[in-house]
Amino acid sequence: MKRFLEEISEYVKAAFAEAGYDEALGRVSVSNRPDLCEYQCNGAMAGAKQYHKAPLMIAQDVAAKLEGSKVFGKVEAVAPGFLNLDLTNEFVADYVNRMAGDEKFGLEMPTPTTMVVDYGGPNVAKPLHVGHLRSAVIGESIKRILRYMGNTVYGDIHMGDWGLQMGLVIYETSLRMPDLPYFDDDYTGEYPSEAPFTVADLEEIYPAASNKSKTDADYKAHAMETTVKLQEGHRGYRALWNHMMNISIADMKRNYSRLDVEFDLWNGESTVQELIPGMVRDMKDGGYAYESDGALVVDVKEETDTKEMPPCIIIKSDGASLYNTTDLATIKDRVARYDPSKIVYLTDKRQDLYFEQVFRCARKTGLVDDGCELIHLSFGTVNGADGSPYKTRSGGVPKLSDLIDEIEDAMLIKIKENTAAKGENISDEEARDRARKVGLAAIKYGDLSNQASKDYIFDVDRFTSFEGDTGPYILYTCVRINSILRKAAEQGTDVSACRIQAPVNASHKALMQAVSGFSAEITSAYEEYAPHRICGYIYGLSNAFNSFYHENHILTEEDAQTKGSFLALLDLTGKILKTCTDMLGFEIPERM
RNA sequence: GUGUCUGUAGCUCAGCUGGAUAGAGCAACGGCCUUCUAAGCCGUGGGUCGGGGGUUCGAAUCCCUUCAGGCACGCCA
Repeated sequence: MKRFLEEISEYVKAAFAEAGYDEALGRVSVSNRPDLCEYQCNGAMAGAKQYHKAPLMIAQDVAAKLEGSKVFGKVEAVAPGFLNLDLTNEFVADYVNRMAGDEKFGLEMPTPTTMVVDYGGPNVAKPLHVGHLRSAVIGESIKRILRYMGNTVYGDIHMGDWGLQMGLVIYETSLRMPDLPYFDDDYTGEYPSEAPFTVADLEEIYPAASNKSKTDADYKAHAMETTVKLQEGHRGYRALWNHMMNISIADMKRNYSRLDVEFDLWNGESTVQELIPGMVRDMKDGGYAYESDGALVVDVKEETDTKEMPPCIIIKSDGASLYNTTDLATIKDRVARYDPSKIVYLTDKRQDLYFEQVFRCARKTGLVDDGCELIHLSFGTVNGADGSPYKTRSGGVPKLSDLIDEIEDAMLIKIKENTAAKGENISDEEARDRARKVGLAAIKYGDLSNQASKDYIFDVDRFTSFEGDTGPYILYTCVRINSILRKAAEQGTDVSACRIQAPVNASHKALMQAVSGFSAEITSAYEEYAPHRICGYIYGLSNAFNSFYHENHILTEEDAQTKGSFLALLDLTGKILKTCTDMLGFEIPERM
């Protein structure tokens, strides 16, 4: 089914054509002067020059052709050449009814393909922190949006598990516990099944090692050497590495599940290490890679570049692979396994140049062909109230789990206050469950409602105040709708048998019109990889519903047909909100 | 230095391929709970869209320039 505005535009386009003008001028948009009309067409002004005619006259010609239309209740040509349009109640109701009868609410689906979304990107042996929030939240939403559009999508966490940080932790451990068998090169027996450290240990070991390496060149050299040995397959280091992986992954799963983020693939840099030698050989043989200052690099400059474009380093001068190497090998791996039409990366925007290099290198060396689009979606920083990167009170980098705790705790207090005020008696368990769901909506909506590419301010007070344009407001609206539908069912009304009738008043019509925007908004969210479009849409939809709710008493409506019509519209609104919140990545509680 | 992103109300943000009087939320002020959840609804006040040029019938939106801030710029990820 066509998008709402497209369908309306067709009638206006036909009128333009009938009046002797280019039908392309007939594009209709939502009015930006709701006091004057519901929809508008500006084509007459755009066509004035082309036809050497006053825009108002063109608009009048077109308006005349639309007289008596079943679609438009009002058609006005207004100076300097606007075409102001109101729709008939019947047309709006008919469209919304057709939406209700369609599984995807009339969405036009693209030809499905396979895609990979690379997000999360946590580093093994390092705790998840604020910086990992956006990649997880935005990536999860993008993945769900791509999926809703019918594509097969693999979400890959892409762990940082093969770089210098692994060498740092291993080397530091060797200094602290030199007697462990992992460091005895003559050891040939089985290694212990128990790890010599815990998550908490790792969280202390890594920063300690990292700090030492920054001030102690000799220490850093050893850590780098350890990294190379690990990558070359040192038996003891690999065993220790396995321990780190197991411990870290368990911890990551705990954290991501709190965010309702689920990965299909738990791959990392190490997953593709076996592909590296062959890939590097191919790059050399193909004449792409050459030695420069001891490192192996591929030039990625292009004629049209106006900026400096450093080469892509494939192998460091010490022989170790690095981020670039594994990312390129990962592309090769994904193409071989999934043959995706797109690989979408979510990282912060400081990596813009880096990904441009990698993508160019992948194309130039033939790792991907034109059938696979490489997309880097970069996002801004999470800032504190002062506008600089979010910090803990003591100035450290906040852990992701602390951040979630903070929101959930604040939400729990609020939930308890509210239920107490309403005289509702709920168990502690129930309160926690609601706090978790509402808190998650607060965090995710707070993030996703901003344009991803911009920095945003993570303001706990604002997010937990949940008034206005917030996740909790959206949830509240959903809960209201569900509550009414539940009561209607208890009264014995079969909503599925009800049909949406022509609107009976302004707020009723406005709600239908808000509903009708679904396809257009979801389509642009999909094409632009823009979850914030969905947020904007459901905020407007929620406002329209709440206005309607206040002006119409649904359950006590006496006219049975009108009541059924109200309920059917509520049902559709609720389903759309559910679909959208699913795409954003949070769920709706029963009550709140 | 080069490149890149950002600059819209006191604060946090929208503004779709240029269109009429630039919109929300928070904060401020004023109304609305005997009825489906007041985490709501209705209303008031608040902006030379960083500055300056240009293109256009028409610019927050496109082009140029300038100011301010962020970030990146070969062996970290």
